[in-house]
Amino acid sequence: METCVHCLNCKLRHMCFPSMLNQSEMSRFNGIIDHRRKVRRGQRLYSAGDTFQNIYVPRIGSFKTVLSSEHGAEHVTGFYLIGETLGLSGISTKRHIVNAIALEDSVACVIPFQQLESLCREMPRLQQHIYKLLSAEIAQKSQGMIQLGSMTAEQRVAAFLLNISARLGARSYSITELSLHMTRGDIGNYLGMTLETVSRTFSRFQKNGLIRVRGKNITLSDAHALNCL
Amino acid sequence: METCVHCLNCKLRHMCFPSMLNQSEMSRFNGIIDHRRKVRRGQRLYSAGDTFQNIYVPRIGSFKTVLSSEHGAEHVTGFYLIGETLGLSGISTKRHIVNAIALEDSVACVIPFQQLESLCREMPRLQQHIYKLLSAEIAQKSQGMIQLGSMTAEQRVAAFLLNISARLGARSYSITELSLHMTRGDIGNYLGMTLETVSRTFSRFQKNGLIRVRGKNITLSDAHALNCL
DNA sequence: CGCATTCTTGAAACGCCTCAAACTTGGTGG
DNA sequence: CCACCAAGTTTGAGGCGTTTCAAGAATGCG
Repeated sequence: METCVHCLNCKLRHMCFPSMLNQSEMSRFNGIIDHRRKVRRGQRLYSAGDTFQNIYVPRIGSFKTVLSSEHGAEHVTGFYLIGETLGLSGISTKRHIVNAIALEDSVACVIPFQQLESLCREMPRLQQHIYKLLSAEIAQKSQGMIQLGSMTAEQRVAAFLLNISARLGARSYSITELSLHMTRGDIGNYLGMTLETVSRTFSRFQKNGLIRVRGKNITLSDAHALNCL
Repeated sequence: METCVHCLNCKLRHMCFPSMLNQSEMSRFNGIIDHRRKVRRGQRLYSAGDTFQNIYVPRIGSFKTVLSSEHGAEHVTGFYLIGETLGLSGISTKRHIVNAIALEDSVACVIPFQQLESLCREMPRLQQHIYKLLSAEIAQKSQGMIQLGSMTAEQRVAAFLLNISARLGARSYSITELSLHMTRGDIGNYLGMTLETVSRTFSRFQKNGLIRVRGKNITLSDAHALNCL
């Protein structure tokens, strides 16, 4: 745990909660945040069953969320990149329902939800941001269901790459150079296919000049073609 | 459109927003609701692209939400039974992103979201209810992704039946007698399989004594076995 | 550097989809 | 009231995409 968090000086403030707040609001928001959490690759930011107290924003690194079914199977329900918000799915049950696992050595800002909630009562724009986050997550999951339900493996992989690209772009990172820190197994699990199918699809895309694969680093060479599969 | 909505006298109030409010709060909540909407089978409650102004609670009947992809394909993203809440996915974009279509002749209460939002500022329990609804929808979609991603067609159909059963049970309806007003095509689309596979799976379940099929009416004879597939 | 993990690629097997035809249901009008 | 028609459902046969199983190659962390 680190202390002394200053949103004002944070390089990521324009892609985080403070982005919709004015200076005095940001200062009040900053007041409820007192630390960050360092999480090593493979370690958990929070676990299924934990009391829901905080939501988190990765400042360095990235995470996956994993839901364990009753039958012992595990399913990757999402990936969370720098500046995105994790933990919201625990609100309704007051407990987290997934494990959040770091895909690389990571650091996340810790936002106490109860204090955030009372702050929202006085700052409508903050409230609206929370709604947006929740609603966007519903839209994202719906999108995921479409991918899984009505697309071929090839289309799903293409949609996945474009989705990551767009999310990186929205946070001013390169939209062509992706570092996929999750394994092929994670991607396959998330997309509802085997890791072999993911690997084979990457290879086929590369052969056709749509992408370039160098281990976990993938270059999108022809995003348009990916979108038209 | 009907007028004169009185939550106090509504038979469904214990499974709706007012359930977590005291009498005076309920009365204020009631104040922002001034009508219901009647929607005939196959007609839309709202359409993708519509400005997001209201959320809805079916009082009679049920709905499906359909997302149209760019490529012209349509995908069923959810079913909404009596007392459940529709329309939340439009919050983030200020526009609805799906078409909400009545599965039978239906009536829904219309809740103006902006007024609901300001009411929330003064009634924390109402606020928490909204959070719960949003968060529960995320959980529901995540569950849906698991179904689509890592289950066989048989398991998906079983999970679907048990899910509907549980949701009816949560609203004090029979958990064994289901009226599925959606078509086999809708179910298949939602579950990521063809309507033929849905039909074949129902037939197989019936042959094995797990359910009884009489057109759209399905009886769960062995819920435990369905859960163990 | 070495070992565990991850990734790639191949061949065979299986589950679901596609196409097709017959049957059932429910709403409409003669 | 029944015939009719459209919409929805059931069932079968064959084909295809994805999975499974397996073995070797490439990463990358300690």
